[in-house]
Amino acid sequence: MPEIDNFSQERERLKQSKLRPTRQRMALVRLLFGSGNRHATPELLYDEAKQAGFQVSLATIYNTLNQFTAAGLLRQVTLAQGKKLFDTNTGAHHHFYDETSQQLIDLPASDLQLEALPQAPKGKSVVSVDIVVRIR
Amino acid sequence: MPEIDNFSQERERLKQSKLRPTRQRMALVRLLFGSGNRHATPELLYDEAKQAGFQVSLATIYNTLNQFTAAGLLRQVTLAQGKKLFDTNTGAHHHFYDETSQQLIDLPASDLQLEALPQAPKGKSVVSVDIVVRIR
DNA sequence: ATAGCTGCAAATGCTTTGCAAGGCC
DNA sequence: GGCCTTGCAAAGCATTTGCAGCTAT
Repeated sequence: MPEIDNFSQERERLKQSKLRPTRQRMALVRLLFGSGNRHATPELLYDEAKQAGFQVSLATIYNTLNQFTAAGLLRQVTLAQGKKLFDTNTGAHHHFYDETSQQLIDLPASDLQLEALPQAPKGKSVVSVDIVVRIR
Repeated sequence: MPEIDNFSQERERLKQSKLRPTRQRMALVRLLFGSGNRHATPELLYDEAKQAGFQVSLATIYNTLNQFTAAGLLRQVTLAQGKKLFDTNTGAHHHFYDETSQQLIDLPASDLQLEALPQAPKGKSVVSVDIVVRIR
């Protein structure tokens, strides 16, 4: 039997990141982490929240996603186009980007190994390697 | 002895791309291709053109860079940030992105081999593989 | 009580576009 | 001459910010 919906999981996740469990943040946590890893744009979450009956302003979604990213809950994915995209999968992995559907698909890091990390210029160190495999 | 500066090389390159050799386009071709491969933002080219005594409006730079890209003279590099970046090197290669200086550095494709190309989802084919090695 | 959040609207910053004037073939 | 290009200013977008009012602890 299901528990009463008091957002206990969402509260817990926020508490661990030292963020106050407000109504808006709990709604976003549920949309983002409620069912496995996913990718989302602020605009998409805005529509989803509205449909799910959660009331959250777009500005708050932007601010919240940035906070979540700073807290390590999300990772920002870089795809140009001038739009922000957030990924709930913060572990090592890369992406397929389908140019036709404009969809981003996760690709386990194990499926795409580099033969060797390139040598960083002297005095510099490698922060990360981002790989996007564009498909059509 | 140097030839009279009639922009013959720039004209030639434009002619091959079926673009009319206007004053503005010749100036941009020279700035972009005058001395080896390079990366540039519209804003940077705007400043450079002004300093070099070429008069080109920013809107024209945007339009022209987009035309050059469509014509295959340039490649657009994807780095999020909401800014456009163009690369005169249209061949196979990847990039270092220095987060400190916000500079992009070319990385020959041969310096960074993938062990295997991942399998594209059925019905799809791989268009390109973009790799950005972030350094700091 | 009070430090932190939220929502709105306005502000930002980059890029594109409409259109009249000018340039190239 | 006629079509293409340019430049300006205005329009467009996505994202951020200022600030008054609300909320969690």
